Amino acid sequence: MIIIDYRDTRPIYEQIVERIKTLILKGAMQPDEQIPSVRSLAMELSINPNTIQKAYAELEREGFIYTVKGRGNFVADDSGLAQKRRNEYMEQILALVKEALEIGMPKEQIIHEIEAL
Amino acid sequence: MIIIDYRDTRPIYEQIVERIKTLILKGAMQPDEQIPSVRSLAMELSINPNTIQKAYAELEREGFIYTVKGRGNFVADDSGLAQKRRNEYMEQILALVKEALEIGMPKEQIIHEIEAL
DNA sequence: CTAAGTGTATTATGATAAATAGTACAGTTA
DNA sequence: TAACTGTACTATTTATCATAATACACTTAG
Repeated sequence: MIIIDYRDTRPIYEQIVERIKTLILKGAMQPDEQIPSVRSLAMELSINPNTIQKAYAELEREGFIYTVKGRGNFVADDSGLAQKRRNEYMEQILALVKEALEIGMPKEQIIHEIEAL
Repeated sequence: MIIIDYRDTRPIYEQIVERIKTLILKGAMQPDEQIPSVRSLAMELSINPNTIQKAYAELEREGFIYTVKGRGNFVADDSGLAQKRRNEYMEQILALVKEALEIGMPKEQIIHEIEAL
């Protein structure tokens, strides 16, 4: 479900945040579904509970999950979230495309390769 | 010419590398044109010369500039480089597009927005 | 009620990368 | 020769990440 890549330069907690975001937005986790507890996920991944805690705090801050003290963490209602996330991706894609165009990449090639996906 | 964003999580030397790459590939700097010396650019940006040195060493390693001891750093001939760089961009773009498609972004919208650039 | 599970907070420690500071040396050029 | 260049080296500081070890409050199954 969650895999940590130690060759990745990004910190562990960030990899976990990204992974869970994707799982939620792809629909692999349903709203109000409980996600693994801080301690159990730490045990499963053989990392420190504080690292999981940091990831979950960030996910809650961004509205992807909600926390109930004493009970656990749950997937938030995704209304609006998915759209917001898609907009973030669109911005990143357009920024990259702009730079690519500036150094002479043909727009047709970009479109063609995307269509071929 | 070069601006450092201290809110950026990326290290300073990396921002400088990226910035100079872009300037070269956009044609803002011509082959064999001299770029600022390690010390002068450090002075201008109010950062340590060692940081500039690190950026320049990386740029030389990747073939974007060449160094003449005692004289300075110069823009390299860009044959091949631009194509290589465009391929890097294409990979990044396709990776992002894949993720966007996975969370439900319509491919038509992506293509449409790129065409509108 | 109790025990075992939750989240949360705190402090200390180690590891690493990034950046700074200072100095030194060698090559180039006006 | 003086004033530029690049390069190399060591030491230090700073910030982030991760770990370690507790402690406390809340919830729930028994």
